[in-house]
This record gives sequence, C-alpha cells and structure tokens, in this order.
Amino acid sequence: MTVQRRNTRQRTLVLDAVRNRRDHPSAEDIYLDVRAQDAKISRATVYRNLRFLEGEHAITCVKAPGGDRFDLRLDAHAHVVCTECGAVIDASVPYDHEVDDAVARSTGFLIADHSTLFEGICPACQQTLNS
Amino acid sequence: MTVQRRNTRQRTLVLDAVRNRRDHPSAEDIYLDVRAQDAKISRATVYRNLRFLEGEHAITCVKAPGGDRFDLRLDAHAHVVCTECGAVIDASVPYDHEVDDAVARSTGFLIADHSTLFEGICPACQQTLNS
DNA sequence: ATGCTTGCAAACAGTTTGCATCTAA
DNA sequence: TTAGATGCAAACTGTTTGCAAGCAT
Repeated sequence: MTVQRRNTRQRTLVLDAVRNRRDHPSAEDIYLDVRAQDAKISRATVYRNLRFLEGEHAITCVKAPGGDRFDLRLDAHAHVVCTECGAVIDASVPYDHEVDDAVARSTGFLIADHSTLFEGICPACQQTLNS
Repeated sequence: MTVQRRNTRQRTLVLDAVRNRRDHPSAEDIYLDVRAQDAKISRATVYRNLRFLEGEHAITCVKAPGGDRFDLRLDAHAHVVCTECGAVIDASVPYDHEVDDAVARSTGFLIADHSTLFEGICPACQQTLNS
C-alpha cells in the first residue's frame, strides 16, 4: 500500500503557477494566479497544495518576514529580501555544507541544513528613496 | 527637540526579563515572565516595548519559524533552531561581513546584513526520538 | 502641562482545520 | 468503490492598532 498522490486539476494549477513565476511568490500571489484560471478554487486548497508540493520536494519555501515565499528552485541557496518592498531574489552565494558539520559538532544538534537571508534595499527602491 | 525615551516601570520590566534569560524567549515567554512581576501588564505593552527596545538597539530579535525570539546579545551571530521543540541557541559561526559586500556587488542591493539559521534536532530531542 | 505610554479590546495577516461533499484511480 | 482532495467557514497564532485614561518628565 503505497501513498496515493492524486493529480487533481487544482494541484496541477498550483504547481504550474509556482513554476511560471521567477519572483518567489507568496501563497496569496499563487492564489491570485490560480484564481485567474479557476475562479472557484479556495485559498485552503492553495495552501494545502503548496505544503503538499513542498513535502514532495516539488517546490521549496523561503521563510521571509511577512510570510512564506515559494520557489521553483530545489537546491539550497541563499536569498536577498528588500526591506522596503518585500521583493525576494536569489543570492549567488554557494551553499556551504561544511559549516553544517561544524555546527553539528559544536552544538550536538543533528543539523539538516541552514538558510541565509540577506536584508537590504533593492535597486528600484533605492531610486525611489533618492527622489 | 530630541526623541523622548521614558523609563516606565513596564519598559524596565520587559528589558530586565529579556536580560534575565539566556534561551531566546518568545514575546509570549517575556509576557509570562513580566506578568509574574506585574499581574496587570498587557500583552500589547510587552510587544510594543520589545519593538521599542529593538529599535533602540537594546535587544535584538531572531526571526524563527513560529514567531520572533528575543536576544540580549547585540552582535550579529547565527542561530540554531530545533525543529522538534523550537529551542533556539547561538551558533559559533563567525559573522562574514565580506559576503554582504559580495552580494551587494552582484545584486545591486544595498545590503544591511544577513542572518543565518541552522535547522536540526537538539540533543534532548534526539534522546526522546530514540527511545 | 505635555505628550509619550499604558491597558483594553478589536483588528489584522497569514495560515490551518473540521466537516460534508466530491472525485481520481 | 473509496480514500484522498476540495470548498467553505470558522478557528488559530502571532502581532498590531485605535482610543481613552494614565503617568513620566
């Protein structure tokens, strides 16, 4: 008896919506995108499927201030968030696996991974603030 | 006309409560501690003062899943969170200022700082899970 | 006296959940 | 056929806010 994964229309819509964006959308962003395809879909279904797809490792989620943001990239990588507008982009910093081992040794924790979030002001908001 | 900072009894209680703990308490933890000293203090006052003290750089706050955690340490440093019990401890990883510059150059963001959060299972929870 | 601060309750954002109904396999 | 999935509404957690009253300066 294997776990059943049903390919519902709604689940497919949610997955496609995440894959069609490159800007780390929030659950609400995805809800609105999917809503444009299916006016009857509920927020609960979107949230449930985002969590489900995260569990299936089909998408990942970035814990940003103001709520989770979803990502089509599956490899561990750092992010940069704009403190003005909330935009999230990928950072080109390589993931350091060794630091996980070092922290595991020094703390006794069983380390799964780590996440790094840079905070700053994006180019567009810098423009706005200077004017 | 300088900004006025009033030393209210409640504000002092909140600051002392954070300083009297070494375990990265949540706002609710602080509320409960302060409540033991002053049964009349309200949650809103605790939240307001935590934010105020953060703004004054008297305390810092760690964005952990499940809510903000407060810290008496003022220097930037990484944290480790237990995915089982939610415990947060300091990580002995040195803060890398250069990576902020590197990300600033490659993204055009004005980087203020970055935070690193390790996720894993603490020694106590490992024990529990093995029994 | 002034205006920052408090306490209360209500509002709020983001997210989860109970339950009857529906549907993919 | 039936267990997983949906839609709706309500619940929930963590946090913020409007307002009248209170208190530090």
